[in-house]
Amino acid sequence: MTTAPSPPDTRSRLLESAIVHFAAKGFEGAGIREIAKGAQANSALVTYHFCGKEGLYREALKAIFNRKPCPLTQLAAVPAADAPGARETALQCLRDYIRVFVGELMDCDPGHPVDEAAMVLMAREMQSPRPASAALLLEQVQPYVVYLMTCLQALRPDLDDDTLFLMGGSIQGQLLHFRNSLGITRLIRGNPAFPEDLETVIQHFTDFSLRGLGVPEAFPQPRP
Amino acid sequence: MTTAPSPPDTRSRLLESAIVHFAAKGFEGAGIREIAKGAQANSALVTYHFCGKEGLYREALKAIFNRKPCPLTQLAAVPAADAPGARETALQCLRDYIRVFVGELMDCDPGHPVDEAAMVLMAREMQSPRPASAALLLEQVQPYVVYLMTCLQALRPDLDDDTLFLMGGSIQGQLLHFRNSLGITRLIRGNPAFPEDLETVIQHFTDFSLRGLGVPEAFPQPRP
DNA sequence: GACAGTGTTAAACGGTCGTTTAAGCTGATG
DNA sequence: CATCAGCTTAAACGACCGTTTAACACTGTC
Repeated sequence: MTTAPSPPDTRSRLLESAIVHFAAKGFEGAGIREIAKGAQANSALVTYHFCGKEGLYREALKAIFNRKPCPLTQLAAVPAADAPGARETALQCLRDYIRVFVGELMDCDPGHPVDEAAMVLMAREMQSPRPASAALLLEQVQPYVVYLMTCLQALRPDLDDDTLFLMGGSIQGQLLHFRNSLGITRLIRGNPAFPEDLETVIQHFTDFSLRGLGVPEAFPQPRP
Repeated sequence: MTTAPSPPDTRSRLLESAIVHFAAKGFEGAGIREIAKGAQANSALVTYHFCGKEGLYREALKAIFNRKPCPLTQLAAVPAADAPGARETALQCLRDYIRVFVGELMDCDPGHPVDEAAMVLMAREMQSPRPASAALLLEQVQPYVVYLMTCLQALRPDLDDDTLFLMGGSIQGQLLHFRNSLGITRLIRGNPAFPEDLETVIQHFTDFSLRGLGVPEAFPQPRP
C-alpha cells in the first residue's frame, strides 16, 4: 500500500491557491494576501517559502507541469524514417499523439478549480510568457514538438523541414485553438456543455490532419 | 484633397499609449501614470476623458477594432449552397478568407509599437476576455465565424453543422495559432525573422485546409 | 469685462501592494 | 530543562495605485 493521503502542508496549499488566483486574475492582478487567504495562510509565508511573489509564480508553473507525468512517455517511440514498416508505425504514433494531447488538454474534472485553473494559466503563459518563465516553458514544449516532427518526417519523407514545420503547426494549432477557444465557442454556440462527445472531436482532428498532411492510404475517402 | 494630418490630440495619444502599455503588462500591470507619461499627458486626464482606467481599456479595444475597416467587406459574398456555381465561388471565397485573415493577423509594420501591441492585446483578449469586454469581442468575431461557416456549408453541403463547426475550428485554429505562437516558434527554430515568406505560409494553410476539408477537385494531388 | 465651457495641471487622498520585522509557537535534540 | 531550528503570526513599512480636488489657462459669447 502507499502512504495515506496526508493533509496538504502550507506550502502546497499556497501553490494550489496561487494557481487558482493567478489563472483568474493574472500575475499582477492577483494579490498575495488574497492568495494566502485562499490557502488559509499568512501572506508573509509567500516570501518565506518562495522568496516573494515572482518565486511563487514560478513554482506554481512548475507544479502544474509536474502534476501528471508527461503523457508522451506512454507513447511508442517514433521509428526512423527509413526503418522497415516506419510509415505504419509513425501513422499510429501520430494518431496516438493527437489523442493523448487532446486528452491532456481536456483532462480535468469539470468544476475542479485547480485543474481548470492550471489549464487556463498554462495556456496564457504559452501565449505571452513572462520573461522569467520563458525558458521553463520552452523546456516543457520542446519534447512535444520533437515527437510530432519525427512522426511527420516518417510520414512525409519527401517534404523539406520547413514544410513539415508548417504541417506540424497546423496540427498543433487545431488542438490548442480548440482548447483556447472553448470559452468563446460556448458563447457562440450557446452551448455551455460543448463538446458533448470528446471522442468525436478527436476523430475529427485525426481525420482532418491526416487528410491535410496528404497521407492517402491512411484516409482514402475524402467524403463519406 | 483631404484634411492635412493634424497632430494627434491628447485623447488619441492616451489611447495609443494605453494600447502599448496594456499589451506589454496587462490591465492590472499597467499603471495610468505610466500610460499618461507615454502620452505626455497628465494621469488625471484618464478619468477626465474615459471615466477611469476601465473605460480607457474599453476604448482602447474599440480603437484597435476600428483602426482598419473590417477586411471581410473586401470579400465577395458567399453564395447560397444551392445556387448555380456555388461550389466554385465558395471555394474562391475560402481561399480569399484565409489570405485576408492571415494578412490581417500579420498586417503591422514590424517594429511599429502600436501595431504590434494591438495584435498582442487583441490575441490576449480573445483568449481570456475581461468580463466587461466579452460582448464587444463577440460582436467583432461573429462575422468571421459566419463567413467561414457559410463557405464550408457551400463546399460540403453533405455534412451536418456540428461537423462543419469542427472543420471551421480546425481552419481558424491553424491561422490563429500561427500568430499566437510566433514568439515561441522563433525561439524553437532559432530564427527571429520567421516566416521569411508569408506567401508560402498562406499557400500552405490553403492547401492543408482544402485537403482536410475534403474538397478533392480543389486540390487533387495529395503529394507533389 | 464678466461669464461659462473645456482642457490641463500639481497635489493630495485613501487604499492596497509586496516585503520586512520581530516576536511567538512547536517539536526534536542535547 | 535549555536550546535550537523551522514554521507561523500580526504589525508595520515604504511605495505605488486609481481617483479626486481645486486651481489655472484658454476659448468664444454675451
